Amino acid sequence: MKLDFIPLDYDYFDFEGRNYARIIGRDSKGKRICVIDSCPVYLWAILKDGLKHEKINKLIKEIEKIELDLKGRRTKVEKVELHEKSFLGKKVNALKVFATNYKDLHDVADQLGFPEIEKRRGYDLGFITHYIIEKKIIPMHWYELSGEVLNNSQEFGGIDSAFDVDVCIKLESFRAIEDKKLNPKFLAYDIETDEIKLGEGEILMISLVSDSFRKVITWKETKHKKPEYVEYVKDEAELIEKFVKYVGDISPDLLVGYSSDSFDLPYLKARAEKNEVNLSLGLDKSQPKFTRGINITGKIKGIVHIDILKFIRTAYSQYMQSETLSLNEVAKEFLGDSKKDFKIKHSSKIGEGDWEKYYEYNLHDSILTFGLFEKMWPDMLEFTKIMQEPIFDVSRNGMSKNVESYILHNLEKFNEIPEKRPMHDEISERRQREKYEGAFVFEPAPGLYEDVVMFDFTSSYGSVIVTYNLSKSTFLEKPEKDSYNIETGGKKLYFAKEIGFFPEMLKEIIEKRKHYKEELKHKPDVIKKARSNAFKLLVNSAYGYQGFFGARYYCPEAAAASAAFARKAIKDTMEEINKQEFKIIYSDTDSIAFLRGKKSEDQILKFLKELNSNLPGIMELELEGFFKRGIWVTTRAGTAGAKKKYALIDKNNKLKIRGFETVRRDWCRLAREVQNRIIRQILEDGNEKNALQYVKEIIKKLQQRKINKEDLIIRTQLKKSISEYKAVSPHVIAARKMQEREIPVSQGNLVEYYIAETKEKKKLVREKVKLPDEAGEYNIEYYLKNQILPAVENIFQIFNSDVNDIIKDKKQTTLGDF
DNA sequence: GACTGAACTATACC
DNA sequence: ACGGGTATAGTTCAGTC
Repeated sequence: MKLDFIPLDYDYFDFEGRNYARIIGRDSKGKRICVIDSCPVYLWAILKDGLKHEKINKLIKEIEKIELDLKGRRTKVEKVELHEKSFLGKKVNALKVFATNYKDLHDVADQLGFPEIEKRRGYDLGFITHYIIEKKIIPMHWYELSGEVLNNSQEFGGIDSAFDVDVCIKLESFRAIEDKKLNPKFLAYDIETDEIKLGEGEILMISLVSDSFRKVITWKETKHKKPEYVEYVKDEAELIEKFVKYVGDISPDLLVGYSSDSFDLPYLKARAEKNEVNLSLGLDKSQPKFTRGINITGKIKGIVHIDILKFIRTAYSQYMQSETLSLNEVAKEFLGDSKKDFKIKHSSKIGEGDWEKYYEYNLHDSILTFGLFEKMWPDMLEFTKIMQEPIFDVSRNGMSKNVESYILHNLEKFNEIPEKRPMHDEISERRQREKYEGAFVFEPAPGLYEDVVMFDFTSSYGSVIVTYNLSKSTFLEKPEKDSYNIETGGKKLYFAKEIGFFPEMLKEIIEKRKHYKEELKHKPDVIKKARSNAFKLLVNSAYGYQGFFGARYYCPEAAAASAAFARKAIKDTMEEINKQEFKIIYSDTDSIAFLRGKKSEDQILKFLKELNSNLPGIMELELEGFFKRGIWVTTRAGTAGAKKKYALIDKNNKLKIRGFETVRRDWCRLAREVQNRIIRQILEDGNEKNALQYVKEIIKKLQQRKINKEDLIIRTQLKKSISEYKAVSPHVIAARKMQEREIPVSQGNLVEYYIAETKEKKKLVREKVKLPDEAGEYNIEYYLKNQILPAVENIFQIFNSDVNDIIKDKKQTTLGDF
């Protein structure tokens, strides 16, 4: 039988001691296909240099004798071949040791302690990754397959009949074909419960949303008119069973939740157990399986379970405006829609008339989740195609893991044997290493400036890695002819001239990124945009990867050299800019801000071109922007210019604010808004007069208690569990208060509080902390002295001292009132 | 008990 | 455990006078 096929989900099973990949996907008509396939299983034994043929042959004979009987399974070495390979860029002779079962490769490796063998590699990729590398059946690409249809056959123990698919075939041959359009079925879901703690309360309702389906299932009936999307069941057990039935009937390719790895799915599992019903969501009626540990993931056989929150965290969060990754904020930013307004209460406290609102709230959460998923699907698809790992993993992995996936799936072009994952001891050793010197930040001279130009290096660190060939395999202990070198941390680091596979891959990624970005300019579409973005993220993560303790290709020397070369590049460029007698205002890592002076914008662009013609390798400087005005302030402590804190305004009055309190979520809204307004005012006007007037009005309002309490709420994240804190800061007190009142609060939550007046004079801020709904009056002195004034003081300070005096007077008189 | 610098903590920049 | 280092700033804590 022949058919077109796109792989969506992968897993594997053992049959008669051997591993078989099971790939679930669709054909071009939309039928669900299950493909069973196998591949050779092997590891690499890298031989010592200069071994004689006879010795190698003798070794091969020895290795071929290895047989293991572990974990109730027989594995033996089935074949040994000698190959010329490359390992970390060096030519090596290596034995390809074939064995029966992938899971036993580690034990086989343990048996290879022969003196002739230098290293053992390639046994720790996981069978699925190994299979994809070996067979090149890559997720989300189209293939034409031919194979034998398994129809109630006893082959593989009747696996075809256990799986609810249209066709199950044993793969015989395949070829890659052109991409076709895929319309996978998505289904979003969301649950509402009585308790937040896993499994401790009852599940009240579950919503399901696809493009043509909207449903809320609940056992909480209301006497009011039932909305048509609501379906009643008799109890929680039936609710879970009904949910399973709907998922089975709709039979989506992807089941999507928001935070569902750690909440919805495990909650369902826990309640199913409690009610003694099966959460048989898998295509083979199996229940979801969860990984242990801090980072829980929930896997359903044959259906790809996606927790969209995780993908948002790795792929989008660094470019987002949202201050938290809550469904509400994220939906606002991406969809312009928000959660339904409904205050969740325990079901016993919900009034008869409120249930309808609760149903709607529950339904809308799934609508938002579905909307987000649709929006992010192109990115997820491109990520998966590029990293070549199953979408289940790619959608959850951090960028460092994604970089590694990309490397592992592209090693073959370099004939490279994969490096091993660091073991536990090695990781703790790496984590203890001393920090290396990082980026250079130029101390600005505080002031208000006109006509500011900003240049920056495109993918600075990525370009440096490629230009100077910085990687584990190119790092040299001693200098070689023409090797690249740089001094940092009192040591000179050398890197080979001949390009290594890591910089080479990165070079390709940068070129591809450029290519798609260019195409995007001429003919924009979502796929190109997604692809360009995925490559951009890969480039930006390559530097962090090499310095990351968990990396296979960990190389702190390469990371340190990357930072050192980047420092050199920015300083050299600054020197060139200085030579042209431009005044440099600021610089951080890969950007330089300077005054345009009397030169025109065209002349600046010409100058940029000139700078670029003299840059080494693929280093490239680009225009970040021309700005009408910009301000830099002093640090709070002294007169030195503050780094990482500035504001710019362009011709269209668009602001670019960095580091100021107004962009920090742990300051109250009033302070942030006041600061934002005075920054805008000053940058628009070119002076401080109007801004100062505005601040005076606000201070007056504050003193007259005319400010809304909501504008004074301070939000701080609980970064660890309450008991772990050594210092008891205000937000810890707020969290303790919440605990006392049995308001759920845990690590990672944003804690809200305000600072209130107290009867007696209290010294510590934490003694004045009150929760938002706790009765009390806001503490005028605190909000003046610790929020408003600190946010505006050093902005006015950059003007003449008269203004400064007014502020100081103001401060004294206002504070003197108490 | 007031003062002061160090330690702890959160968050931002690139 | 699930890129890196640089930087500001508030608040508490612990020691000194």
